[in-house]
Amino acid sequence: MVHVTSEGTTIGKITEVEAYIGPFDAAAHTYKGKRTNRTEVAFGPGGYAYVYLIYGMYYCFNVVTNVVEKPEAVLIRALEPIDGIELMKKRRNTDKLKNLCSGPGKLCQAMAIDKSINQVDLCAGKLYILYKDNIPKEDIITTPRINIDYAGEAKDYPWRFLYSCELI
DNA sequence: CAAGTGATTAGC
DNA sequence: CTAATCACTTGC
Repeated sequence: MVHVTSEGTTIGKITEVEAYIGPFDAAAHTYKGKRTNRTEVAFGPGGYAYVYLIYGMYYCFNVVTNVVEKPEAVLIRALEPIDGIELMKKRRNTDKLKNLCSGPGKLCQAMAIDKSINQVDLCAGKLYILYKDNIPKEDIITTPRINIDYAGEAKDYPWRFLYSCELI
C-alpha cells in the first residue's frame, strides 16, 4: 500500500485485514442493505476508498471490493512499515517501529489518511495498493474479528486475516 | 484496565 | 431538534 503526499511517500505492507459482507453482516455499516450518506460509497463499484471517523478521534481505512449495489469492503487493520518510516514517525509522534501502523487508527495517521481520502479511486490517485503474487495460503492466519461484540452471532465469523504479522 | 472523543445516525 | 452509538487508542 503506497501513499504519495507533498510531505513524502509512505509505503506499508498490509498484514491484517477484516472482511465486511454488507447485507449479511451484523457488524457492517451496510447490514441489511442499510444505506446512508456515510455508507453510500460502499454501494458503488470496487476499488474505491471508504474512510470514516470512529470513536471521535480515529480514522479507519476500508477498500470497497464488490460491484455496484453490493456493499462489501475490507478494513485495513495493520501494516508493516516499508518506506517513508521517518515521515510515519513524525506523523505518529513516536519512535517505536511497531507502534506506527499496528492498528486501524494508527496506520491512518501514519499514512496521512483522513476524510479527504474518502471515495477516492485507488487505481487512479496518489494512494494505491500493489499486488503481491505467490503468497502461500498456509501463511495466512484466519481468526474471528475483534472489537465487534455488539454484532451478535456475526462476531464469530472468521473474517479476520493476518499475514506476516510478527510486528504486531 | 478505563475513559475520552465527536461525527454519524435514528428517533422524536 | 436531541440523545445514543461506535470497524480505537492511550495513559494510568
